[in-house]
Amino acid sequence: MSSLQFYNSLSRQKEVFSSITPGRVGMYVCGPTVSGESHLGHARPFITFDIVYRYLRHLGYQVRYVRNITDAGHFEEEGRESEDKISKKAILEKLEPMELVQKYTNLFHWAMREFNNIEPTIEPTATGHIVEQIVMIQRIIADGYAYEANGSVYFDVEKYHRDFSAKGMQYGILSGRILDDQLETTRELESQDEKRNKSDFALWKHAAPEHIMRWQSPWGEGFPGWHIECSAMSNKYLGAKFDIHGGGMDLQFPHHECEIAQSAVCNHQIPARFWLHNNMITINGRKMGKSYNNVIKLSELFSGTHEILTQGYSPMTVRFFILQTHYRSTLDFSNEALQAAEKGLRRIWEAFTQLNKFVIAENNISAGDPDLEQQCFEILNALDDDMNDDLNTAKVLAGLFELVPVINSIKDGLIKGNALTTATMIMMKEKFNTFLVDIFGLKDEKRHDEQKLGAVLQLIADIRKDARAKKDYATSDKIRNQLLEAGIQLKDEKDGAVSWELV
RNA sequence: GGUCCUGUGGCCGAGUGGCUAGGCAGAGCUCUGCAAAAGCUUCUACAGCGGUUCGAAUCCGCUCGGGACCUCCA
Repeated sequence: MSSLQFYNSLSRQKEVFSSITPGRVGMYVCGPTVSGESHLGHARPFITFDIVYRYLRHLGYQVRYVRNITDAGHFEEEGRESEDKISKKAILEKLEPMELVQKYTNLFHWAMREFNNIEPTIEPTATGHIVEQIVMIQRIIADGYAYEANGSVYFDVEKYHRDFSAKGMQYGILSGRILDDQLETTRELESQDEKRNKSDFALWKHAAPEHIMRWQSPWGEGFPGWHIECSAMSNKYLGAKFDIHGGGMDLQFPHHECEIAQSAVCNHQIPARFWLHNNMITINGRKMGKSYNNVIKLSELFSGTHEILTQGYSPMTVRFFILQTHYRSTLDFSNEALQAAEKGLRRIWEAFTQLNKFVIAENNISAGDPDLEQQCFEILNALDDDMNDDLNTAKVLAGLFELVPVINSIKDGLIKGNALTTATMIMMKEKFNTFLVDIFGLKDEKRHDEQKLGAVLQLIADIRKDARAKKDYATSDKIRNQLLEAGIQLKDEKDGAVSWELV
């Protein structure tokens, strides 16, 4: 079997994965900014890295998965005007940032549960690590790579670049950006603010009087810059050098580039070995974003209450939709594509459910159909290799889909029970369970009350069966048609059994 | 303007130079009282133009189209 390979954004090629500490993996993924409700775009990285997490665990690694909550910064509630400059409002009337942050954090966690994402092992908040960030900034100032200006602190990118290029940590190493070009275009633009160069970025920002989130610091009251939180928290929980750093491609620059610079100054090395970036979700070919006014919130996506949507899509449908594309490709959203995913998921899930119901014959060591046996065996064996190849979940699913007709044919008696060996049948069961449930994190979305419904439907199906036996098709069709109108579809199986599904 | 990515059949999407990806939709057939489901078959494409090669969707060049980042962003 092949070994796991990841495409490393840092080296711009696939590399065989190995962890720094044998058997253990440290992974940091940039989490959400909780100043608003999570949207479809957020689904991609957190599902993608949930797969990474699940797969590494499947491979036997003990993983420390750190995913932050960005709850500090320049916050305003959506649709709400900035807070009054000097508010005379009573405290309960004022916008309380932590209340806002809590609300959206709760919504984010709700969405993550809906997607069946496993919680990270540590979920640190930026506001909970102000001290660590201040200490790190002080360190950078002490080393001469940051300067204070009017209560704000900026990272001196030009100086950093000059000194660290020789050490192989030039500014731009991750994004491929060339600093000199940026400086050239910058000089003409003559920035009025306190920065020495336009490419300098804030480590700490002075809080204007109207700013509602603020902390005491050696430079006065203010709040941390965006990039420093991830450096401080990853360093605290994963150390100066950890295995995997993940996030969306849009974070590659400037966010991750700046993280590298900050950590390089403090720890003299690039903080992570593997940099994994998932691509964007687009709508009609355009990235989802506030500026494009095409954001679908997750609650809207599930319920179908957005003008772009013709219907709601369940969390598992969305998850499956995302898995059908490689994580480094852009994924274009459309109703047609989601509907296709919904049907595809149903098809593979029904086959999977059926497979688990099979009673596998024991001690069948000679395949009744050697060709089919060989074919299935090859498909099953390729699954791990595809997954190891930079997490090609799309290809794994394609492989599983190829086995669906085999499962259905066995069920319908079109393929004899002894066609495949016991070993292959067991392997098929194992692989479906491993990939679909353990690694891909898919789950049955049928609710518990549907089980009670099942008992009722069984009774109705029995009555209808009697009617059919008497060739009373008027009654049997009436039952079926009216149930269909109620959204329940009966299906007469070949063996005389009746199955049903909600449509 | 700079730095990259990308262009695959009606739609979505894998594709490591040579072998039918897969899903959805459509068509035909089989099974079935009918339907649904299922099975089988079919539709077999790689933006365009050159080049490298015995052989290219896959490598190189050019042209055209689309997108991302350079500002908060998953």
